[in-house]
Amino acid sequence: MEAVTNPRRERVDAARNRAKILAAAAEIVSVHGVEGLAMAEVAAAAGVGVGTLYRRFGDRSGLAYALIDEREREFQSAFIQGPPPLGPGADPASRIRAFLHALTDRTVEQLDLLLMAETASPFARFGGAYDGYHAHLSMLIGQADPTADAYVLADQLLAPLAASLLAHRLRTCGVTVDRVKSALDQLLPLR
Amino acid sequence: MEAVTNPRRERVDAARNRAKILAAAAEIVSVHGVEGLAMAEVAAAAGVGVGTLYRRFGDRSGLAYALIDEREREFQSAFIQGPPPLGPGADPASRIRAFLHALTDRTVEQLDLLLMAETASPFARFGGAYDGYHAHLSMLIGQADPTADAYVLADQLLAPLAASLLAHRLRTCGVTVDRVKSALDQLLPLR
DNA sequence: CGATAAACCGGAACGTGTTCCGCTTGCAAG
DNA sequence: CTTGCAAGCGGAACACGTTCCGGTTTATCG
Repeated sequence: MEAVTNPRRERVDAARNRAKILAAAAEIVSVHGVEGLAMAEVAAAAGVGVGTLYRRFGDRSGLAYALIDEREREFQSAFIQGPPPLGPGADPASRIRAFLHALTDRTVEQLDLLLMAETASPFARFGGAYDGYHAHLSMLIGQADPTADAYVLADQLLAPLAASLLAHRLRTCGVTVDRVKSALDQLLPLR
Repeated sequence: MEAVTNPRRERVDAARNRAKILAAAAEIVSVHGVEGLAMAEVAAAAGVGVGTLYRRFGDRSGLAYALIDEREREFQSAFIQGPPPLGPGADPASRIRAFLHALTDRTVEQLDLLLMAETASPFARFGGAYDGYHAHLSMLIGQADPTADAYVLADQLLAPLAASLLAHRLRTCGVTVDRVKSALDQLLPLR
């Protein structure tokens, strides 16, 4: 029998380059911050051409998302299959609250990268992690209140957690994370 | 007596150029859409150098805001001093609802320009029109419910009306404006 | 009216994200 | 091992926003 691995696997040189690029990008971010993350710089540091970056990651925000991805997976599995109140087991209202609080923390944690990714292409987040958040939250809303328009309501609860808004309030207006969270609670009449 | 006009008036050539630039920009947008609004194009069409655009409008998003500005003034005066329920006279809860609905319409109306301005510099809206919206809304919230954290709550009610989110839902997901508005109402337990 | 300073002007130059294309390499089939 | 070719590669070329600066125009004051 023929050894059927995945139909189309990434070539080994391609995989090696992806790793080199991600390592170089992470290094640059940790030293020079997100502003220092220029495509030509990353390419040079990784020892590849810029074309290679674009084939692998699409564009600048794609590279940022790849950098974010690892922690993203952890977060997703926490609210899908982790322990309550974030994961299954608690009542819907508690899970909604726990989810929004956790997402706030998670966004603040990688604020700079998210901000850059969001700015570079405002729709990138939709279709990426955003859709997962949205699906999860609208499911919970539907459980908590079957009469609500869960689909749009989920959008509107997620919107205040956009990186650009959080960055502005936290950094320019001196609002604390706890205050953001408790205001979020006031927005939640769902029971 | 000396004719004291404003201490520092715009020079006549500068005013003429501003008008030419705005006319050219409006023309370009109406023909080629917002994507066609390139700084060099506008400069050429207006018969000025690019440097002149930057002195007048700061950057690309500044030009977009100037294009938006006229309608913006109308809207601001409508909710500050116009007839109720948008203007003064109605109860706070009604004014909040009317304001959010009107802002939705107003955003949808110039969605492309707002989207561009927002994308070019995510903080531009803060400090521009956004602060006016925020001040107005947090005042109304304070009247409706003195125990609420009006400041942050106002942010969170404004966030779902970001141009990027509206554009995504309206254009990619087939959600209607009316549905957005009625979901907004579900978010308003304030009375 | 003439002089002076501040404001303004144009467009070349620059930085950075993105695309393009001819060459090379890994991989599998014969 | 040879061969065919899809996938990958590098970096020059390109697009476009932004900055810079030497020359010009406008407004004001004597």
